[in-house]
Amino acid sequence: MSSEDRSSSPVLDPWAPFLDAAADALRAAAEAFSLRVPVGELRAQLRAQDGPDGAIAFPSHRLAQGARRPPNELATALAAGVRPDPWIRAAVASGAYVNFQVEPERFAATVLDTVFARGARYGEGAPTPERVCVEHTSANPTGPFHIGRVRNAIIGDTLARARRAAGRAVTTQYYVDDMGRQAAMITWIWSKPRAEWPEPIRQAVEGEEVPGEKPDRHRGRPYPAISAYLKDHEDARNEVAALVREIELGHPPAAHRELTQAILTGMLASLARLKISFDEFVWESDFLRDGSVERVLERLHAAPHAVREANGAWAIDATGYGLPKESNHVVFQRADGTSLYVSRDVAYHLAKFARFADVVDVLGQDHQLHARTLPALLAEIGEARRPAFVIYQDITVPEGGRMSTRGGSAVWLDQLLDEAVERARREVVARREDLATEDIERIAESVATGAIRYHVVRVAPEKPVVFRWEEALSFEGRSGPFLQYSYARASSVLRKGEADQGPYPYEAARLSDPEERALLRVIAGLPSAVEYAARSAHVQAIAGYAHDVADQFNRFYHALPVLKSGAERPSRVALVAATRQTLGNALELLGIDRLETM
RNA sequence: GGGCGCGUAGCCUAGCCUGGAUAGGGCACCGGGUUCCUAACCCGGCGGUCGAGGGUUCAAAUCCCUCCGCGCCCGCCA
Repeated sequence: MSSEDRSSSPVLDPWAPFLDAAADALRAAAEAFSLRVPVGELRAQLRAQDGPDGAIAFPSHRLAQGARRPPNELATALAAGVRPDPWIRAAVASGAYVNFQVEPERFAATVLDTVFARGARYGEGAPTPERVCVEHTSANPTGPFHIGRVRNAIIGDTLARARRAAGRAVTTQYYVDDMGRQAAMITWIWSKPRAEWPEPIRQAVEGEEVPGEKPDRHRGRPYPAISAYLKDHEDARNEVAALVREIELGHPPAAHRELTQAILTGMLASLARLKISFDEFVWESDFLRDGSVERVLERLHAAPHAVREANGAWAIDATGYGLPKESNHVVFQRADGTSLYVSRDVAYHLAKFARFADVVDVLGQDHQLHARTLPALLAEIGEARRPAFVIYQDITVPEGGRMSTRGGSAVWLDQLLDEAVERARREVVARREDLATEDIERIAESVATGAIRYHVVRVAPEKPVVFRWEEALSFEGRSGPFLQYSYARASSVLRKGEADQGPYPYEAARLSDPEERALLRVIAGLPSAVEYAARSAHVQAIAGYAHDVADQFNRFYHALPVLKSGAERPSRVALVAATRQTLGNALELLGIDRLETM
């Protein structure tokens, strides 16, 4: 493709034509020295926005090695050999680097045209037919959602959004574990009339209950007391055990599903406040009911390393699958014939593989051994496909240790949200006494949830996180509200300039200030940020990118007038509109509300 | 004991996949900025050589090895 053929309008990534042009120019310049290097290779080494004043940088070291010439000398020679190009203003050697300065007017036009043409879809990649499944959250429905699990939900939801934007056909799934002993305990107690509840459990609950409280809170209340009660009441233990067995055999009482569903509904209401929802819910017990667990067990019995134990239990000798030595004995079926979590999870994954080309599971680090055991069992039954895992570190409390419901260290998501809303409300009231009450409430809710989501995504999943209220609810600096504020500020400018709607005629030549050019470069980075986050699952990259946009917009805002400028006004208005669109799209990816005013 | 993850300024964090130009941000602290489009903002200053050591390389925060520290896991629980 020659440079002249490149058109600026239909691109998805504004940097693309400039990178292509620079790669072409490099290849041509290199050929002058009889250096034949594939354009793709050169293009891969180019780094957009890495050079001085945001130039495209090319480190010539690698090429210099092939050419057996000093890098600095080669860079100088290459820069001198770059022919004039409509996309590239100049190629300047600087040490071992060749810096390609983009043609600024063409760059401004390409960026703005792309943003305006794509609108809400700016940042998205080309659609691919590949169907992918992102399973995340999947918290046991036994009580309120606590913030130890919110990291899973936010990482998973953001990853799903990023992959969707990158063009993949994403389906999110919540795996509902209705088969555990915990779930059975809840069903056990609520199946009895209140009058028949053991005294200690009734006492623990009564007096605490609030009329009309959420179902997850309500149904989950007896849980800690049941836990304590079972320790020294064998009869009750036996009742629960009998219930567990009924559930495992595939015929749970009707109340079981209803209770689980009710608690799940309450949990989902909390998540909905964070804009987190799911395409599908997969119930663990369904795999028992439809016979797929049975089929998995049969295949495992016939597996190459299956072993039957004296008492009738079945296991896989997983030696050779790279598991820790002590974990090589993987029991997949109990002596009484019932299945275990791993074998049911094999059934679940076979179901996923049947529908999706790509399967991702977001799991807490406490599941890391499971994440290595599951592939071993899949291999044993001859299944070649594997899920990809995104494993995040748990959120701990400052006193040390994980968040636990029993120890009282758990903070429920609802509590966190309520506290955040309260703080946000105070902030809004202090700044905006002109607003109506319902507007204050709406803004406070958005600020609160935005702060929490940002606080969690901004950190790489594999980093351990200590929960501190002051940090989680920060509204300044690198925070969700800072992004929302910047968006509101851009909105306000457009509103006052009566430019809420396009079109936005501009003159590229007018956007020549360093702050304007810097802003254009940042805006141009959204498509690659999306692609990177989707591919690598480093969702924190979106958070970092959104901050970069807001940050540079604020610098521009303080440095230059928009509405009060002269001939530059339409062009600057266009730049603000493009910023607002880009920042808005990034906020959408992060699940943070866009606020027109705050 | 074994396995996995983490270790960047007083605190939090990006960068590590795909090694490359003086390691980006934020909080806190100090000093400035509001007759001007939202000060949840902006400008300046202070502060790090990327846990320690070794190796590979023209080049290492980034790759490899060893060690130290912290977290998690090692159930016929999920």
